[in-house]
Amino acid sequence: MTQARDIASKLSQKGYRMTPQRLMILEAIEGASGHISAEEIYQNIWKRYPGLNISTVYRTLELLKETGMVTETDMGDGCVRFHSIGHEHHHHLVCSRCGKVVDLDESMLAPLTVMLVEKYGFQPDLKHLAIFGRCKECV
Amino acid sequence: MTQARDIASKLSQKGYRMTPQRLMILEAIEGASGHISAEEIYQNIWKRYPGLNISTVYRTLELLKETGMVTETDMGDGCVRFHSIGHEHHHHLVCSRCGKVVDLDESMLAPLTVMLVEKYGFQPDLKHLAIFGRCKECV
DNA sequence: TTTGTAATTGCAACGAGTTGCAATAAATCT
DNA sequence: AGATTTATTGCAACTCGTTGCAATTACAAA
Repeated sequence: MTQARDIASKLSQKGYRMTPQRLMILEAIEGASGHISAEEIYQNIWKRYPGLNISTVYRTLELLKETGMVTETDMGDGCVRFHSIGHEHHHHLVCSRCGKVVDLDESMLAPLTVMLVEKYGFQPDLKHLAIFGRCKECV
Repeated sequence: MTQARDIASKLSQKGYRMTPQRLMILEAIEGASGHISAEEIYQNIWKRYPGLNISTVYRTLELLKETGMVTETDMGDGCVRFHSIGHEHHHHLVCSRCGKVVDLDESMLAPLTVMLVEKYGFQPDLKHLAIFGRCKECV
């Protein structure tokens, strides 16, 4: 919750305005244990504040993505999910047959990152990546 | 065009039925120089055959993906694009600021693939991948 | 504290893609 | 060839997410 206000002040410094909607959205993301979808954020807040519009949630998430405050991952379950940075970065191996998700440590992608930067001058955004494929059981 | 019939017969062998719609969709993908979107396939065919429904295009693409006949890539431009295998596999570095797309050779991801298989027993589907980030100019 | 103004919101309409279901038709069998 | 079976299609309604625009409101300046 303190982190939410922390991010809020960073946004203010960047010239963005702090609205009650944005603060509630930040708190909802912070309060979520792990990944959370836009719809979940919306439902969560709507209980207390039915005035909120879902498009505000999407626009706020877009803003937080751009400023690097949250990361987005498509887990292949029909909706994109978000989580705040602060938790360490990690990646996911998503089985496209059984849907199982295995976590992959960030360090595993370090060689790839180095190669892209050195050979292509390209700085990849690999804060939170989902790689699809087949897991051990579903070969 | 011959390739389209070739894929068609492979589908038949797998127990799927060959319909005029599917054949037209296959030809449209084959005829496209590179990537093509579902909407483009639909427009393309609709000129000659207005009976076609867009959901048939999506369902056929889903089928072709499952059977490995086409690959799908989200190029970050608002719609997913497809292209037939047959062209060699390749990947894309998509700049999330300026939108520029740089091609990345398949071999560049070989070490990653090997590592995922060896350490996690996970067979990644890296036939066609888009990695987002910042290009040389947009650092 | 009041005023000015640009960022933000809510709304409603839209775009890409999916899904349930009844009608159709491709492949198989006789 | 005609009947049978069941995959496939078209349709319409739906979901997730985006966008244009008028109304609102956070913040800065007076």
